[in-house]
Amino acid sequence: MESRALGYFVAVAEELNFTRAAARLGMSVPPLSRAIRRLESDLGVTLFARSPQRVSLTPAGETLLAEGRLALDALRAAARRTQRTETASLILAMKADGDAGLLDSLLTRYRADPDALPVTIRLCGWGAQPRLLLTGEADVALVTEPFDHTGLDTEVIHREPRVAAVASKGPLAARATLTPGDLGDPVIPDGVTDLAQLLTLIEMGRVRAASLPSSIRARYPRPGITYVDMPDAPPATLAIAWPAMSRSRATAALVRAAEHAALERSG
Amino acid sequence: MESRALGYFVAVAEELNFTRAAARLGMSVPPLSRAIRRLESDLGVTLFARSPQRVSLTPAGETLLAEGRLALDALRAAARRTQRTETASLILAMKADGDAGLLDSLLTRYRADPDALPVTIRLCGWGAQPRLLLTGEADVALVTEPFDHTGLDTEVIHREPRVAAVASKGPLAARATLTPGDLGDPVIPDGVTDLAQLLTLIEMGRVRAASLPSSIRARYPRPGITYVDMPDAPPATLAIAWPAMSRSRATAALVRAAEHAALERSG
DNA sequence: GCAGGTTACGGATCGCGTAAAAATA
DNA sequence: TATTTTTACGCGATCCGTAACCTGC
Repeated sequence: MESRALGYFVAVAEELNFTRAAARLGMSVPPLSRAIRRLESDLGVTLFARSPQRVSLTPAGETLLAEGRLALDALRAAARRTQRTETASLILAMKADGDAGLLDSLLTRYRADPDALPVTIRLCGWGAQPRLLLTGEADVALVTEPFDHTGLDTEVIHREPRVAAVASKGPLAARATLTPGDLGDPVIPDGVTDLAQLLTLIEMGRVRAASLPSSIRARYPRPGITYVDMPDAPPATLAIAWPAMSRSRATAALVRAAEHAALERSG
Repeated sequence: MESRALGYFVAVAEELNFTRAAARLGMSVPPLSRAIRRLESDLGVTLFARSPQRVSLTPAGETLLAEGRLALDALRAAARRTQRTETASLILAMKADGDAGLLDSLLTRYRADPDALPVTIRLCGWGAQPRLLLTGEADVALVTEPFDHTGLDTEVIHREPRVAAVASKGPLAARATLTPGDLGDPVIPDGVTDLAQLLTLIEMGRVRAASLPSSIRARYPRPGITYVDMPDAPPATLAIAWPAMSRSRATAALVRAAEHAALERSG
């Protein structure tokens, strides 16, 4: 199976439409159609149920979509890490302010390790870290639960209670405590990748509430936002994550540093 | 990066010789040489330090070898699992007699699970299980430590003391107990994939000793072999393993069954 | 008729093999 | 001189795009 054909397949499987997929791939429909047919014939399996009105995945197509994405990620990761070998640096992905104040002590400890490399911080949006790790764009990441663990190894380095951020003018602001059930469905609109943005939406009443680590309360004080304790909510856990398959010495050293920084903080 | 070029690269990196690699790939040397040069130019990185007398990997080549193997495995796994979707069965890889007697109760429990699929047992050689899982030729495996954990999730389901298998005529047979140090380097000749074969070699004196789970003592009684307790050796641990990335419901059910079977045995 | 996938065909690119060349010991 | 990698060159296969075709609403 050629990786090019697999890339085509994933595009079609995501769009469920040959025309849009071809546009996304920057090619015309016929070669795409033939490439998919050839892939099906090579594998000896039907991947799509086609009708002029509707393209859908067969069960075999479902598995190829899931497994194929992983394979393509691995391929991209191999290329990226190879290109970055020369520079010999470590990329740490995290959401802005997503370090629970541990970053400084973590980096200080890390630099003392003989295996340490220069560290580049890559700030990214909500939940973008797992993909950065899997595609080789980052080597380590700080992530908060919940996130997609597939293909990652993780180590919890910090836990803290949760608070609910609600609009000060809203009905929830008067409560002494809140439970996860009080918040309703935690729907975060697409395109929101920043905490300040989310808090603004809450002020505006566009989002009802958000459950956040309590350290946010001190870091983002706002008149329009009230933080309410959530004693019943599971604690917010911060973890350090890295690709399960490739733990370099430099990565291992950073994980060690994180563990020690966590111990110092908690103990 | 095309998967074909990556396959060529891995072949050359393993042979460290373009001529042999080309032979292994069933092609001639020039297109191979050009494919590698093109790969280097695409990545913008030198992968091999070449001289007519000696080809060696650069640091970038080292990372591409490690990461590239994983990517190619993922690709093969995607193809295999896709082809096997139609049959909807689960392949369990294990070494013959490598189940510590747990297999029956495991399968019985599994069949009771609503997520269960028909199970095919695939017997394989020493330590072949991890690769079968990573290339999609198997879905779950029973493995004994030590084995290569990369890319796998595992759960220990059984521990038992170790015994040393030594030649009855040899000097070690008279000892009441043995330590790991007494056994010397545990060198197993290539091509030995079977326990009976190994025991024969020990009888013949070709192999000095082997440290094995104690349940082997009852299963392979032989006049020429004496089993000696090893109270100081770490216990032999049997684990169930599956690909870290893709845990299907059927796989999860088998892992659950294994855990329950282990509890029943130990409790 | 129309939207969308598939075939048909011509041109360009890519990959491969044979043959010759360059490089190192 | 011998071994190994690299260039040179010609052929075939593959991939792509335009145009025509087929199918279900």
